[in-house]
Amino acid sequence: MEQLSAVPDDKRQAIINAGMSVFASAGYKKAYISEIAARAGISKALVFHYFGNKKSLYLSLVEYASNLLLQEMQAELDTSLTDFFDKLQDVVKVQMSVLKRHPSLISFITSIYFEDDPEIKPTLHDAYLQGESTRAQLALDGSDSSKFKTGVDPKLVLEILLKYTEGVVNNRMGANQGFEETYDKFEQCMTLLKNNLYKEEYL
Amino acid sequence: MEQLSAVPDDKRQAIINAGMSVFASAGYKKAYISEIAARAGISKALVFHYFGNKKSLYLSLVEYASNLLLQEMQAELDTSLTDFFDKLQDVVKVQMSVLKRHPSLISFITSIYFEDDPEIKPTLHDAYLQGESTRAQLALDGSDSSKFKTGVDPKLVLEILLKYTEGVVNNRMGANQGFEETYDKFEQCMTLLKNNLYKEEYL
DNA sequence: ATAACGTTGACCGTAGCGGTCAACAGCGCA
DNA sequence: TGCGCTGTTGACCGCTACGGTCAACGTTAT
Repeated sequence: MEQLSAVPDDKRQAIINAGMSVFASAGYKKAYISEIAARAGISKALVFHYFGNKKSLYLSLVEYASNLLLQEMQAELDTSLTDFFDKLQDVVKVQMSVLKRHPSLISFITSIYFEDDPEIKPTLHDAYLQGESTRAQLALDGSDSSKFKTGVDPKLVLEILLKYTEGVVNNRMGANQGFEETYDKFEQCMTLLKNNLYKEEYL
Repeated sequence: MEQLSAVPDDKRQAIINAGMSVFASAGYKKAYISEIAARAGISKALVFHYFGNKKSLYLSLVEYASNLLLQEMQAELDTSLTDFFDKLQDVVKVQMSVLKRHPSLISFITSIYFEDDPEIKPTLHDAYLQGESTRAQLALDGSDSSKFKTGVDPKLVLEILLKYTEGVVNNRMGANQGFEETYDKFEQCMTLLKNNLYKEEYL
């Protein structure tokens, strides 16, 4: 009565989430299956039942995460935007939406890049290792920088906001505040910059 | 010929640096003495010779780090500054100077706060656990916000620059670029904001 | 009843952890 | 030249706890 039998897929998903989280923060070698199982609320044996062994679990997560991020981004990004701030806001909004639904996706993908364990590094296709560093282009490509006041370097503004979001993402492990607050604050910062860095005629 | 005998203190310092770095990124339990020794370029046995055991090494590092940060900050900070940006710039400059000489000091101190291993958490005086969160006050206390344009919230500006520096610090493990470049870019960002957020009469 | 499935606790072999210690290199001193 | 002394290490030890296995259990459907 306590609880009806959970569909296996629930457990699978729990393993995936816990796995990404643990692998991301500990690296391949120091990420223990027992830890993943505990965080997923299941037994260690079940992890092996679903994913065979540790290496295969890791590689499954790599593929899963890569596909997921790609498809989420493509599905949600609004490609019709041209304004610098509008584009950047869109990117961050989507990113935070992804972060909300898959809290450790991004940090896991980032961690893949730094992984150098001899057991899995050779089998990591380089294909997975690019993908990143596109955020900058995403925001800049095709956006017109003519709206900025003279003397304002758009690249510098981008730098500020990019580093800002980095600080936010990295700091979310502390879980000090909710997504809404965080995003609200980001929006405030952006409008502040927009109001003061754009020429008057574009406000 | 190869190399003259290094003064013991060199080795001690190497252990301290390696220790802070490894403890910071792995946490107490998963930080292995062998790893610390390897990164310090010495044998595992020497670590025990100098610091007794793992727990005592960790606690030594905690005390060392706390004292060092405090004294470096107090020694270098220019308390005569009053302007918002001047103060903030001073804080960041000192912080980066510390970061340069002790690359893992700050991340180690941060990590202490999150440590919850039952073996050492109880022995961690709460005294060490505050100390942080002072950066914000450091920059705001006693600085006049009257120079800002109306409608510009100084707290928001601080938020931007704080998150920015957070991103910088966290991202330095990638070691993409040197300190000078990083600091230069930070200065550029600050002057950009200052030029556009201050009333004209204060430029 | 029973077969099939999802799930687990107990177990195994072993890598590698914290910690110890005899021994060694190099240097000053006689 | 010999002789300690200091700084340093490789080899070693006991034991934890890791990755991985498996028989058995509870449920559910038939």
